Amino acid sequence: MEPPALLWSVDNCTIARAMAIIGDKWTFVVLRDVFQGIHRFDQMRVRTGIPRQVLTNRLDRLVAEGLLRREPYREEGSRTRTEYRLTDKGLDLYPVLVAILAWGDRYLADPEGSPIELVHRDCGAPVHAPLNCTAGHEVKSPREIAPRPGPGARRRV
Amino acid sequence: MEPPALLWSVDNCTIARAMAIIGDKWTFVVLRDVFQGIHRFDQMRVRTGIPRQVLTNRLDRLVAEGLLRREPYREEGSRTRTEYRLTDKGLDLYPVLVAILAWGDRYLADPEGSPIELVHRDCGAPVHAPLNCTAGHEVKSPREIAPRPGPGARRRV
DNA sequence: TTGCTGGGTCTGTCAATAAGACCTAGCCTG
DNA sequence: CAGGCTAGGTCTTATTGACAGACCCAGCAA
Repeated sequence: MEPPALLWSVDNCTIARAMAIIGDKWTFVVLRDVFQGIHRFDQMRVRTGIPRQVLTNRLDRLVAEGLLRREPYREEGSRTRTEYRLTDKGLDLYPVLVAILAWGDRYLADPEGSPIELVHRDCGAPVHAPLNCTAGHEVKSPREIAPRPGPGARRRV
Repeated sequence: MEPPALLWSVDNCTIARAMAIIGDKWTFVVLRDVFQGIHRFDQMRVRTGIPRQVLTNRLDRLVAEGLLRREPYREEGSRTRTEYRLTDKGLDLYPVLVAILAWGDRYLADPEGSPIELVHRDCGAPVHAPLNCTAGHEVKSPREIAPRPGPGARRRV
């Protein structure tokens, strides 16, 4: 019983392409901070504990990939410096962050619970990213989901 | 204007802990295949192009972390071999995969579109993971979301 | 002119990845 | 019962990346 997936090429797989950009230990830790309003090199460094050089590399890559942009700022009595802000492409990673946080909270949190909660600014209720289908059904288990070839699918050679 | 996030410790951050497990270039590529019904070493290797040793390491780690389990199987005329199957902890990463796929499809797909679609097995409609809050509101933009300290939050020293 | 500060670079060490050859347990066939 | 086949791995070597810590540097203020 050959799995049908074996018939299809994966060389244009968007998951693999995404992981080439965001697939490392630190990127989401950086994004977590930026999403939380931390935009400056040294603040990130202190919070995350990332080695300077690695943080420099990550920020450079995130800027090169268009997830962050550099923005000059000038504080009273200091010279102009740069801070890092999310682009739309970066902001659109928020659902991924929410999903990772949900998983981490479930399996990796201390007994007291998660140190971070994400709430809807207006109503104060927690935010989640539940699976559902566009027909409006709630998807209770991943087993209800079937993968199938999309418009960009190519047969394997 | 100090960002309030700076007051809080991040040493028990569940995002960082999650990234220590799943934060690398290959893990989600492996999980993608397992979710698609590919459970055997060589099939994964051919599809993903991962170097053998790295695939061995990843599978070992995923088993050690309890996301996959080894299952012996026996095919007609062959000796017993092992295949890799998702545990509940691994299955629960599905929403993360869905979110990554959505982002990748939006920003990284070829012009023809994504090679993979995930559909609801019963109704055939595409599956997504939209953000919403537990009060039932749809969250249209990440800007509507505010982070706040959770039950496990600790002040920085 | 000296010092402070944020955002870096330089250097050296060690761990992870990549590529490719080699190994091994058991089943089958000659 | 020798030899080949196969899935699921090791072994070796070269290259890249992570890490730690020292150092640098522009410009504002005292």
